[in-house]
Amino acid sequence: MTNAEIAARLELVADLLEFQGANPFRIRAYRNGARAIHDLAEPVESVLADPERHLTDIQGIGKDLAQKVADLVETGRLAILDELLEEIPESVLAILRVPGLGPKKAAALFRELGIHTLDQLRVACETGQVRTLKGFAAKTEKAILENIDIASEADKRTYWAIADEIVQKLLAHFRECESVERIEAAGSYRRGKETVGDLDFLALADDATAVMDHFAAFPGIGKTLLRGDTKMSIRLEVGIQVDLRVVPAESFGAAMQYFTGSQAHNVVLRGMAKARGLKINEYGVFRGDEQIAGDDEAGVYAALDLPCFPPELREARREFDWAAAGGLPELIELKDLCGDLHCHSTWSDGMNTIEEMAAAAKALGHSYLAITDHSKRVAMAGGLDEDQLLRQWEEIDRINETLKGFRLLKGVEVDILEGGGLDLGDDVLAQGDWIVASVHYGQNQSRERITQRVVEALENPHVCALGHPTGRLLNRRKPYEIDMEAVFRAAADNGKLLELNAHPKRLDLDDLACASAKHYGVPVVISTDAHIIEGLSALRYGVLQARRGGLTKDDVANTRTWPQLKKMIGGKR
DNA sequence: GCCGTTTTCGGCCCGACTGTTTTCAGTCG
Repeated sequence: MTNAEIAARLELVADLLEFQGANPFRIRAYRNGARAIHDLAEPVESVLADPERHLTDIQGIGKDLAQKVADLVETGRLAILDELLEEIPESVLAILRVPGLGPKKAAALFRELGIHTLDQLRVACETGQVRTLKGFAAKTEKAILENIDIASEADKRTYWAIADEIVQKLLAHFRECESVERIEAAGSYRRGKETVGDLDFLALADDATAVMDHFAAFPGIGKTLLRGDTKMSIRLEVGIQVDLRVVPAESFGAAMQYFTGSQAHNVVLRGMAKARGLKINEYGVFRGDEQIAGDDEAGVYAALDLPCFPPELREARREFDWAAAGGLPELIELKDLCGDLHCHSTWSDGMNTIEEMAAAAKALGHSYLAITDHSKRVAMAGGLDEDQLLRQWEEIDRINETLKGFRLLKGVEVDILEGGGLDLGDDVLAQGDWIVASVHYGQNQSRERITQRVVEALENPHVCALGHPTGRLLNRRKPYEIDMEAVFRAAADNGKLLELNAHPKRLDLDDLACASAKHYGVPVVISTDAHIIEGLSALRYGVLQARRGGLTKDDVANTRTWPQLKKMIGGKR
């Protein structure tokens, strides 16, 4: 059972307990435990299998949860979940996703009217039954009806790259308002999460009313959800909620800290403040009534003797441990990357010539680019056979002579065949600079079989890196099933690298997988699998996730110059 | 249910906004 599956079960327990009106701190304990397991760098199963280690060593997992998780892994069942589901139909949880309906109101609907589906809820609102309940009235009933359709897509999240476009438009719009002195985007967007739920903006302004009026005039606004003196929320026509807070200058840093989150990070921070007799809120850090920090974000953290965490690290994962141990990792930056190591040209299914790709990479400030067209098995993409590949490499040699301060690497994305083995012979692979091995066919094979094929490829002395390690970039809806722990171990044992293939809408390795790669000592290559020159700029999305995974320049292989990189892979080739 | 410079019990982050109250509960982030 994967960590994500275990975490989902614990989350479900928390949801049902919340609906039941259980002790809120008990509910939070389940949620904390779920998050701790979800964020773990290695499978829970391998911790359980190791007699030297215990689940209770994980922050947030106590004796009770450790036992429950162990039972769950062993038997596939969680007793408390089974008991809860006997009392409460799982479908009630859909009601909790209606904006404005929390556990108390949802429980009242279930208890008093027997409502446990969205359809029943709609009918009850339309027939005026809901307004008869204590705590509900006509306005609530109307709001529920208006929000009921949102519930079904409440979990919808937006890719960071799409959110970024909207954020840039909103920032430009806010800057048109004369009252706005400063405007910043916060929230999960600022933390660089792969997907973003809603957008948060903070404004420093002398006239809050003017800013809100201006906000309300944004083209593409759907409806205003709420508006107070300092806070306003709208929903855009595209379905994304946008929150705005107008804050005073002396509180701007505290507000940035607060609204950047994550919530879990803030809970830890506030706990630490409380232990020191301080109080933190979105207005500042206070000792009694005296404000001791708040105008800038670094000052808020400094008041607690903490470093100003890069937003990407603020997830209550390892960052507080790192700070306590004396320092945060120096996270990789886009400018550290020397080149992309996975792209396609017109020789197979790319849209641009080798020369065009090289020019685009050089314009990005890179010093090398590996051309890795497909091998012959990928016939649909015009994959190259041995002769074609050798001719391409001769061509690359010729082009390289014309390039100054830039080098094209003779590469290939060689297919890991359905029956095992590679699509090109070792004698040819030996002549290349950079060999990436990827699975494209046989993606429906069993987890064991695909893992076996990949591990075998990682043992080939000519292979430098594994492309598409999770298959997420190949097939968003249904990535192939693979035992990543086995892949990490095989890569570490054979001195191979793992690719973080980045694309605006999806990545092969996400932030947690990056953290895992680091845990197992496997260097990551941040590459794009670009088929067109514009695709090369997707490296920034890979960098964001690598930063969230805590990766430094050293953890990423293509921060090295080509001679350094060659040395790094050379030993095993 | 977890945890410990608050240490095996008694805490557990904090405030804005709304709708329903007639002084506050519920929801949200």
